[in-house]
Amino acid sequence: MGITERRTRQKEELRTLILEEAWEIVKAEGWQALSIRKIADAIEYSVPVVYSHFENKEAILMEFTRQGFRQLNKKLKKAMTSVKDPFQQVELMAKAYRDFAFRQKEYYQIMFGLGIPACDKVNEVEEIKIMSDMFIEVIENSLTNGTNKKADKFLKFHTFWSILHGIVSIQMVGTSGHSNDMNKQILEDAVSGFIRSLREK
Amino acid sequence: MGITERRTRQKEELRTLILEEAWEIVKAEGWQALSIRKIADAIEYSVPVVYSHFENKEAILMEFTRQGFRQLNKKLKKAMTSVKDPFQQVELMAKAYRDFAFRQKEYYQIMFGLGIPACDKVNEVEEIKIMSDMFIEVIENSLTNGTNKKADKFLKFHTFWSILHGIVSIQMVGTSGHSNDMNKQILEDAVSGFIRSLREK
DNA sequence: TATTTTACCTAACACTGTTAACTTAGGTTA
DNA sequence: TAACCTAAGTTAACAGTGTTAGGTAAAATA
Repeated sequence: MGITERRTRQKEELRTLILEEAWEIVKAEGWQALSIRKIADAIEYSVPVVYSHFENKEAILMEFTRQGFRQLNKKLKKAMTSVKDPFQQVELMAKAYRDFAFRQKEYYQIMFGLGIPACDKVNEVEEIKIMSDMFIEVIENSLTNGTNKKADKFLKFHTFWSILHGIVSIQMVGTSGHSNDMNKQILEDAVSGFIRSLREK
Repeated sequence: MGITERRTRQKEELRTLILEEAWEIVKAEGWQALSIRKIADAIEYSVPVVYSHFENKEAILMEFTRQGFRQLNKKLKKAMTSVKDPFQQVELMAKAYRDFAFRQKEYYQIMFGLGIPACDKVNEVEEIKIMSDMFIEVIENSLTNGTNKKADKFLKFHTFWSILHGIVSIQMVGTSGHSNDMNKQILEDAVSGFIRSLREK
């Protein structure tokens, strides 16, 4: 009875074809350009065929999210096993993480639902400059009050902002993750570390 | 000639009405539910009237982004002027930032294009657990190798992940912002601060 | 009063995700 | 072989989206 086996094999092949062609579209035109009709066109089948392999569009995106994390995990593992010192492991894994995010932008975007539209908002909204100026001012004052006088205030500002935004957005995406108390502790932990880096070198 | 003045005043009133009603929709149903037709319905005008006040939907979203930053800036300024010590200013501004993000979730989401769909992805994708486990392992090893033995490894992991994600996503949203070199420095700065917090208390 | 401007609406275009209903080809059974 | 059934694949629709062309009617100007 090789017939049913052939059929399930062909079904699987079509499933991977859908994902491959979808990925081609995303690479060429970005996530917002991905539509079921375009996928159907690319695989040379009608639209409902796509739905016979994936419940809905969300399921396709979810599949890419998973693929993304699998690839990221591979890179992290490689970084981790390349050295023995745990501090160095942390450092190399951080670099691997960043590396993955920028080499596989499309993956990282879908993994974290990152701003698909208007990607250069930060450069267009002048109100952001006001915020930056405020932060830079207090950071500058902190540096002159501490012993780390020659640190770059712009660098420190961006570090600070990144930390803040990271904490907020990770907590926002995974709402039910932890208690509100834990979330506040994470902020305090990160901020106290940052403030120390302002105070002393 | 009060006629043209009345007309421009009415135009402005309609503009703010559009924004108000749009905001009502967002608060009630979220960003993905906001459509021009719904806005037109709410203001009791036809669709093209909306377009006579805003070039396109993107322009409406941009207006909310600006509003968001203006409100955030107000809170930051308040935190900043409430104390004199610059280190304490940094700390209070961080808290004000987080506070704004969670009290005004809708604003923060549009300001940073934050994952509008599938908000609890983090909880559904099991691959994320694998990543967490790796990070937690090296963090645990780091803590036992250092002098900060009673630190919470879960807390430290979330702090670390938040820092990483913040750096990546801030840099991704504002692509043309800085040189690649500066971006790498930001990562190194933040990570070295974090590693120190693992090594010593 | 005639003309122009402005305000506004209807209706369309080109898309999107999703699904009901139909056809047709393949394999199974009598 | 003929009749049947199942599953693959189709067309065409529904309901929604952003956006805009073209027409109408009222109001302001000449």
